[in-house]
Amino acid sequence: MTDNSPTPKVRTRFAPSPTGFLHIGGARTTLFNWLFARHHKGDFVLRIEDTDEVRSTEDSVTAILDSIRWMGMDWDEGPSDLTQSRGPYGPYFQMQRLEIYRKYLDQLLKEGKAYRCYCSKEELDAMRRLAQLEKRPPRYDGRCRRLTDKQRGELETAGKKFSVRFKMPADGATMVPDLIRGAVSFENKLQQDLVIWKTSDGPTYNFACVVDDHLMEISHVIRGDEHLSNTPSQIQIYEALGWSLPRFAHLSMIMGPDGTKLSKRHGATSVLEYRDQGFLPAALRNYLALLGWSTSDSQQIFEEDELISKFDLAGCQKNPATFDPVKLTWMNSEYIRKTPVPELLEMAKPFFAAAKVDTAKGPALEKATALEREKYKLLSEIPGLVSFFYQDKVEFSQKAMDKVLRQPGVKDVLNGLRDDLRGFEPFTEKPLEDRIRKFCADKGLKTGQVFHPLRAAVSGRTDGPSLFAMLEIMGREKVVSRIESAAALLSA
RNA sequence: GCCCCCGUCGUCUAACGGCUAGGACGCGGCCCUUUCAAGGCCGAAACACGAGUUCGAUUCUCGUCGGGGGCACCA
Repeated sequence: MTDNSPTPKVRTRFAPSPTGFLHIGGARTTLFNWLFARHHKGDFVLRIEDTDEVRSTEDSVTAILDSIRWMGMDWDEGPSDLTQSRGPYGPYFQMQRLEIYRKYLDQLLKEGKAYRCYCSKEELDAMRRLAQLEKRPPRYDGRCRRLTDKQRGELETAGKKFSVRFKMPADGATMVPDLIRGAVSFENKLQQDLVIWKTSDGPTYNFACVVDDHLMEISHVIRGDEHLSNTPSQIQIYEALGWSLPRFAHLSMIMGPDGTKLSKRHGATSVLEYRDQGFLPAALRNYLALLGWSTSDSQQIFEEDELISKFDLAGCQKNPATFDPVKLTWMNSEYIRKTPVPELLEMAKPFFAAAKVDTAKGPALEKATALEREKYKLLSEIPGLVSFFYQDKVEFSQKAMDKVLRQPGVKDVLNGLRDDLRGFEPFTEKPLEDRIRKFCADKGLKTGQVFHPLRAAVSGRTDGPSLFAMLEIMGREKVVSRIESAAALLSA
């Protein structure tokens, strides 16, 4: 940490394994890496760690990239042959870099810093079980490290498959300098000779990760806390290869409401699910930024680009944070409120399509939507809250029916209003209010005795937008005919 | 079991030895108001515990307890 070498260009990366969707934790890691890179005018690279051939899927790659793009983040580079299919730049794929890893594997082997291990899966399992039984730590005992050339030759000629293990130092300790936690030290004798090359002929995570982070000139490795205990092993590999270390920053985890690692049990964890529920990307970004990071004044809402200008590692929290969907939802409503209506409608399009609201049959959608903007918490709620403008006949809520319309005298009020408004001009907010207040006064009614039935008659609801603005937007014809239908309904 | 990390209102957090421990979500009340929201004001709500160090500890040290993560030919 006390390093006097000139600070290199900031380059961060997000390196997901494509074995599922991008979840909230991964999204937060991506965000922090992205914010940090953008803040420092550096690069952010995406690297797909697809060396687990069994679990990696193309669908996961697509979902992860879609998620990152939806959240409004971008990445900077990738192999040119993927530029077309992945646009604007392709991420790196580790499976396309096998020759690179092989080169450094050979170097370690040649220098005697790694060795071939001929133990089979079964033998290793047996060793682990025995260790457990004898209450020893379940570590590889290093038996293949001590093989003589003769023994090795015999195993080779017998065609025995092998993996490659890295020689961990037997004593001393490895210190992990961490920008968030300070120096964390691990005893070497507790580390085992980890496999860096699989029998199936490919690198393992800890090896490929080190090679790539070095070759890609990553300056800051910002990743989840679960990787902290991998770091001493990785540091040993850096040193064996003669490479200098990147800076490390391990982010605290994100917990579910019950205090355990956030997972499917806790509800929606995939970024795409939040999109589908009607959250705005900017709101999710803002909320996630505050999960483990804060400014010294505890600022909550950040303007466009303000997260980038204010983000720093120093504001990162050491202790884990609990994900709170309620606060996220509040933040989303804040963002909805400050989004211009045309933009809001653009974002809400898929939800209108799903709700099958025929917006041709009524007032301009923009006007209708603007009326209740302070009420929307999710984009998905918008169609349901404006739909009454567009229905052929009003759907009355139970409450509107029982608490308002089916009250004594309401029918007369509605009939009176119908007559009063039938030829009224101009049918705009202020004149309407004056006229209807006069109507109340003339009939000796309290405003509430008129306003509530009127609202229920034309909208079917007991809650809703400002009454007179709503009438104006709905238009005289529709208002009068709806009052009439409601009155008729009460006569029946 | 072993290793590592963490511990301020229910939740996200501010505080970098000295203030009535501040803000935000949520919750309660009041105001505004034709309803529902939004908005404004007010309120309840926290330094895990025990020893030290110090004139003084939420802050530094140690221990206890509690929570989390890691101990794969998965990443």
